[in-house]
Amino acid sequence: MSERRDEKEEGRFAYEGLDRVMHEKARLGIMTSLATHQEGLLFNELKELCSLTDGNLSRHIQVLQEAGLIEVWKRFQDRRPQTLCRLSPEGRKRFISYLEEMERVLKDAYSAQANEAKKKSARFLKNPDIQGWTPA
Amino acid sequence: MSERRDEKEEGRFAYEGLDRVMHEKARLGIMTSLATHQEGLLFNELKELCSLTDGNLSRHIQVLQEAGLIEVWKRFQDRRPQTLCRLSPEGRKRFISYLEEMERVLKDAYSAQANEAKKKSARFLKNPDIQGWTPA
DNA sequence: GAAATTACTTTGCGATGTCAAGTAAAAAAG
DNA sequence: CTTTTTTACTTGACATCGCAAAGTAATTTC
Repeated sequence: MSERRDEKEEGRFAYEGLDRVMHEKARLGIMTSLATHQEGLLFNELKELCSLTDGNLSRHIQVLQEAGLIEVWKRFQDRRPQTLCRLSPEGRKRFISYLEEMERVLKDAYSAQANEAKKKSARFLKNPDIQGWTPA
Repeated sequence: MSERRDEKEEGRFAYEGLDRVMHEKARLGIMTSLATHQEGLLFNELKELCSLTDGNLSRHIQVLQEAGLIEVWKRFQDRRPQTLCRLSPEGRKRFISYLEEMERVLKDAYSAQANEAKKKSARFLKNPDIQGWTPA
C-alpha cells in the first residue's frame, strides 16, 4: 500500500498561515473575544475575559492595532478614560484565514488517530532500541 | 433577549490549555508531523516537512524532549549519525489536550459568525465615533 | 487634603526563536 | 593521498517577545 497522498511533501506541516501576531495565546484570546463581540469590547471587559493584567493587555492591544487587526477608540465616560477595541474588517478577514489554517492543523492531527492502527510498526517492530537505536 | 450563557465570565477566553511548548508554529508542526507518523520521523524528514533549518529544528527538538513530549533516538546508519523522533505516550496525551483546547477556540470564534447579524449595533448604531469616541 | 481607586502606559528583564557559524565524520574530487 | 565538499547535526549570538512591576494622571473617598 502506498503512502497517503502528499504526506511527505516539503512544507506539508509548515503551516505558514499561522500569522505570528495572532498565534499567541493572549492575542488569540483577544481576537476570539472580539470576534464574538462585533460591537467591540472595553479594556476592562477584555482584561477579564482573557485573564490578563493591565500592562499585558495594553501591550497586546498595541501590537494588534499596529498590525492593523483591530481598531482602538478612546473617550471620556463619566470623567474617566475608556478604551474600546473592535476587530477591523481587515482583522476579521485575516483572523478567518488564521482559523482556516488552524483547522488544517486539527484535521491533520486527528487524521493520525484514525490511521494509528494500520501504521503500527511500519518502521520498527516494537521499540526502536531493538533495531540499534539508543536513547537521548 | 439575554446574553449567551457564560459569554462574559472571567477567563472565558483565556485558553489556559494552550501549552506554550506546543503552541509555537514550528513545534506545532513538529508535533503534528509526529502525530501522523507514529513510527517516528528522521531529523531530515522533519526538517523538510516543517520547512525548518537544521539549527532551528535541533533547538525545537531539544525543547520538546526536555518537556517530555517526544522521545529522541540516535544511531549510526551507513556510518552516518541519524536521529529519530517520536511522540512519547505522555506527549500524545498532552497534544490531544492541546488540540481539544484549540477546538474550543475555533468553536468560539466561529460561533461569532452565526451571531453576527443579530448582534449588529448592540452597543452603537453605526461607528463608535458618532457616540463621542475618537480613534487611536 | 491625603490616601486610595480607576484606567491605563511605560519600563526592565528574563525567556524565546532564529540564523549564522561551528563540528565531526564521510564521501568525492583532483 | 590530501584537499574540498557534503551530510548531519550542535552551539552561539543576537534580537525579539511576553510579562510583571512600576509609573502616570485623573478622580473619588475618607
